[in-house]
Amino acid sequence: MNYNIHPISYLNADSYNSTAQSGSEPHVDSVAASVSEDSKSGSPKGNNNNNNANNAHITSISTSSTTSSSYEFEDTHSPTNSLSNLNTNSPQSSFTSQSSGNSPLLMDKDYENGQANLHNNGDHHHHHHHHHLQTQLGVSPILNPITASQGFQRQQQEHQQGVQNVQYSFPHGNNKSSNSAAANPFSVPLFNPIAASQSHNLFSGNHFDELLYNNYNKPAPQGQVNLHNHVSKQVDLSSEIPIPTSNNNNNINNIPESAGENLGTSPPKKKKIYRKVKDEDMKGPFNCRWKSCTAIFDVPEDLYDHLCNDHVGRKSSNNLQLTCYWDNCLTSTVKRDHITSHLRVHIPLKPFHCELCPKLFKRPQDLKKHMKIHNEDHLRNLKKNQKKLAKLEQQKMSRHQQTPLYTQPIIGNSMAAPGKRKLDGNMSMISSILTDFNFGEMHQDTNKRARFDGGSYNIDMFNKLNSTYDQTCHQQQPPQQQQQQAALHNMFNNVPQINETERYFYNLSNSIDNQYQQLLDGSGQSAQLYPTTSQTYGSHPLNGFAAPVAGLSSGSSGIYYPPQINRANNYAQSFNRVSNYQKSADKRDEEYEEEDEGEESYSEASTEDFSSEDDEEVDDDQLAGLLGGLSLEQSYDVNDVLKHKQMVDAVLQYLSNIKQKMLAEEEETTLSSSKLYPEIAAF
DNA sequence: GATTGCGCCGATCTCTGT
DNA sequence: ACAGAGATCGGCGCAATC
Repeated sequence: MNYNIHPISYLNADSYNSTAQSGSEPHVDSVAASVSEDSKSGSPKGNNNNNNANNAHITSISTSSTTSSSYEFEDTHSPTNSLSNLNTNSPQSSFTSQSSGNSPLLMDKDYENGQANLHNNGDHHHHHHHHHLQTQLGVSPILNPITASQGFQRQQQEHQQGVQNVQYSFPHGNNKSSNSAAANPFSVPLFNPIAASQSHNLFSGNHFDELLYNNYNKPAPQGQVNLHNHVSKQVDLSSEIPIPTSNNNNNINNIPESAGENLGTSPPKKKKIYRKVKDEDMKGPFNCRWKSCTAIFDVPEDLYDHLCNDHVGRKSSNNLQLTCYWDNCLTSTVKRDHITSHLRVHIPLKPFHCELCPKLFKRPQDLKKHMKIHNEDHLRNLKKNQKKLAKLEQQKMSRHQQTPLYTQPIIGNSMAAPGKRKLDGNMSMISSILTDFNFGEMHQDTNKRARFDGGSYNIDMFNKLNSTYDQTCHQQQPPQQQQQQAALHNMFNNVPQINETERYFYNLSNSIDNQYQQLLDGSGQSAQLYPTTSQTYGSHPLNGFAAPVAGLSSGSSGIYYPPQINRANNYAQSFNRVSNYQKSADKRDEEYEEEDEGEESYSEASTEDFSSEDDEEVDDDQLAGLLGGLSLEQSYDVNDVLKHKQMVDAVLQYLSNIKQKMLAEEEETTLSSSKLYPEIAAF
């Protein structure tokens, strides 16, 4: 088992600090890169592998800075350029069989030395795109490194002080019999000032310390260069392997492998180093750091394709390379998919996106394992919600059997004993709801209700109800009950008016029920709570990298984000405050735990939740935390939904009562009339 | 039918963050 | 200490080839 993870190999090359001095870097010689599983195992099929090394050569690497180089691409969009085309069911294959992507920023400095054969004539998998690269030199060396370098092996042949030239040979791809320079005698001189400079820096200073740190305990691959071997049957062992200096052997991790052996002691177990991919790591360009490869890509997907196709290769192409040469990682595996999986260590590529939270993952297994977290959370929340639902049902039963619902407290002092709450809280709430929803003047201006038409429980309704609730709770001087009663009675003049209002709130009540049930089901359908309006969808918290979602196709932008809303933004913008349902999921879980432990009734818990919020503004960190912790199932408080259900039901109950009262009055009038009439008739 | 290459996937180990 | 994430490795199935 090899856990040699280069700590900085996660980073893009831009993160390196150049500590190299032009005259101090160790000599870089050649490496025969062709070591395959076959050659190691002695398989007959491995015989051809030596050709790779012999065919390729790198004359030199230029360390001169050509920072003025400018790159201009012709459009080379390929299927994999669009993340939407990633086969997320088979990410590996998607990366390895659909490659070509954007043109890497390869610059041909010495293009007259050889013209790249830009057409892949052997690889049926991919690379049929022409990548045109224009440099300021006025010549457009056309090079698709993925195509041209298919199966390429490189060997540095000479080292010149100051300026080095890079030259690649590109044997053809999959054709086993043509895997030779003689059969494919083209070579492409390349120059990438950035990559060259970085490669230059790889072997100096602190970076070298880290290289040793991560590799001292790594067994050298067979036929490959051991850090401290200087003889190989294939390789000039000084090649690309940094020569340790006396200055960088201080760290125990720099102890060479041979040191422990010589002492007869087992070397200390090397420690894995993990580094999370940060936002800055997602910024291109992305340099290939495989040996002295100079390819640069603007998206990590293409870099991964490049690594899998050009450097790892395939056995069927006689160019399989199971040792990782990314920054001399030298991690060796026994299977191709293992090395390709390992390569993700070096690339800030997380194409697997959780649909329930903003998290991204490198491997499908990682996502799958992560999903268990949501399932467990769901089960835990389901259990809690079921308890709440049972309480709610119990309350509903008691309401229907005992007292009119509108007398049940919706708001009030949660510390007050049940049954002792003031009714003016409910009446005030009912009045506020009907007023805020403009039902009092619905016959005058129905346009004001347009936004909430149909009684659908959507994000607008969600916010509206919260707003109404808050306004009612924060009324400095709640109107007297008699005044509210009078206002309410004046709101409706006839039964049809009440019926229309009833229909509206009846639909709303059912809509809330449906949404709530979906919440309990945990089927992810809770997204329906927030319809797909332009207002309700905020920017993705991980802006800057388009992550496809497994199993979902992308839109025209090639970017799919799960139906999440930026609740913090929306609500803060709408109501200029932050409510507690914007808290992170973790905090919310804690609150649930506390609620479960306590003996509070549902209504008490829910009302207190909303009564105790403050008006402080959310800062950036808080907002970032909120965004990072939001998920469909956890981002909003189910208590809000239940509270809204209570509010609406209270309105319905009130409407039912006043309608019955109104009907009773009419009936009384009718009866009295009918009574009067027969009496008259009796005359 | 046997072999081989390849990729998917689960198990497991290791490390990080709280 | 624990949960979650990152990384590695072996088993298995499928397709192509012999």
